[in-house]
Amino acid sequence: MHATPEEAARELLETVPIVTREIRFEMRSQRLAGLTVPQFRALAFIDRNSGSSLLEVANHMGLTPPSTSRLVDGLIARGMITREDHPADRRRLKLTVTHCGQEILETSRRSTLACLAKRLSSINASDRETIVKAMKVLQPMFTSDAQPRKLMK
Amino acid sequence: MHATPEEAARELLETVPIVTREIRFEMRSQRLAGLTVPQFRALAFIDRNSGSSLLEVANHMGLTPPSTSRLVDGLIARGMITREDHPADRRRLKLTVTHCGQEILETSRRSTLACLAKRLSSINASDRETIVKAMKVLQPMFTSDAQPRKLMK
DNA sequence: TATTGTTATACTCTATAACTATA
DNA sequence: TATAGTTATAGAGTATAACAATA
Repeated sequence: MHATPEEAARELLETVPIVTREIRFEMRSQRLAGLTVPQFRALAFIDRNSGSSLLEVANHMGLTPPSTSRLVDGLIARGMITREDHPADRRRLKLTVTHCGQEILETSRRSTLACLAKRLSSINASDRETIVKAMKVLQPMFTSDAQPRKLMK
Repeated sequence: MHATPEEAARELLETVPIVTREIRFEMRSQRLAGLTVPQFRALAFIDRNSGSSLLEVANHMGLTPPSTSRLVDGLIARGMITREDHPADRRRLKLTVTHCGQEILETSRRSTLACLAKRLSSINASDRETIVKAMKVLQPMFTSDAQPRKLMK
């Protein structure tokens, strides 16, 4: 069995957006928690990297600084993170997940995982293994610690 | 080798959003063509199902009718599809991809596939085969011909 | 009355351009 | 001057609620 790059590309392009929709919908549909995918990703990153600056978040997410600033505004407005000045360099921010933010993150993660796991329980373990393997191949291929990727018009 | 549903879910949740970002960025960065992922999907659907109604598009995409109406507005504004009344039932629309729309669709598809294929050419054929298999397992799992999925607040 | 679609409204995501504040 | 971040502005994605037109 072999697959050409073109064949694999076609399959990715057809399937990935569909799975994304499901993840997005499940995240948003949790009353109270209700995070969007970017909010979830930013919150998870700041949780793992407490005290991050705005640009660190932006680089991780592959977003521009203004987009990230907005995203962060939303998380602060909802009480999930705090924004302080960095003591050593007052230009930088020190972003921290609040207790409330951690709870929302955990709730959101658990219920999104549960939703996916439920779907995944309907197939056999070797197909699941195939999925796991595929994700492990894909992950590093698309994680170039995301350039801000300017669209330059 | 076996994988639990939870394990597979974690991998999906970690990797799928990253791949999505890449697809989205590549589509948008094509000057002129520059379709978003939903625009691309809608255009591709209408191309395959010429004369579709708005609700048929909405169901396929898993969107509400108003969201779909907006999406369609954008495609019409850019001359990629036409909107006519259905002769037999004047409530329904008859959506059709224009010649220009077909060209844009093809251009967009080709260059997005090329971008993905380029990345995928850096790994070996058996890893690509794993990806293809995984996508083929995932696709039907997440294609329930998408309910409009109301968020009901 | 049920079905098809649109308009009004509101958020979020995302970008570029122009700005402020600190180093 | 270079770096970190924000504000202004804009277009797309998406939803709910309320509506109009047709069957």
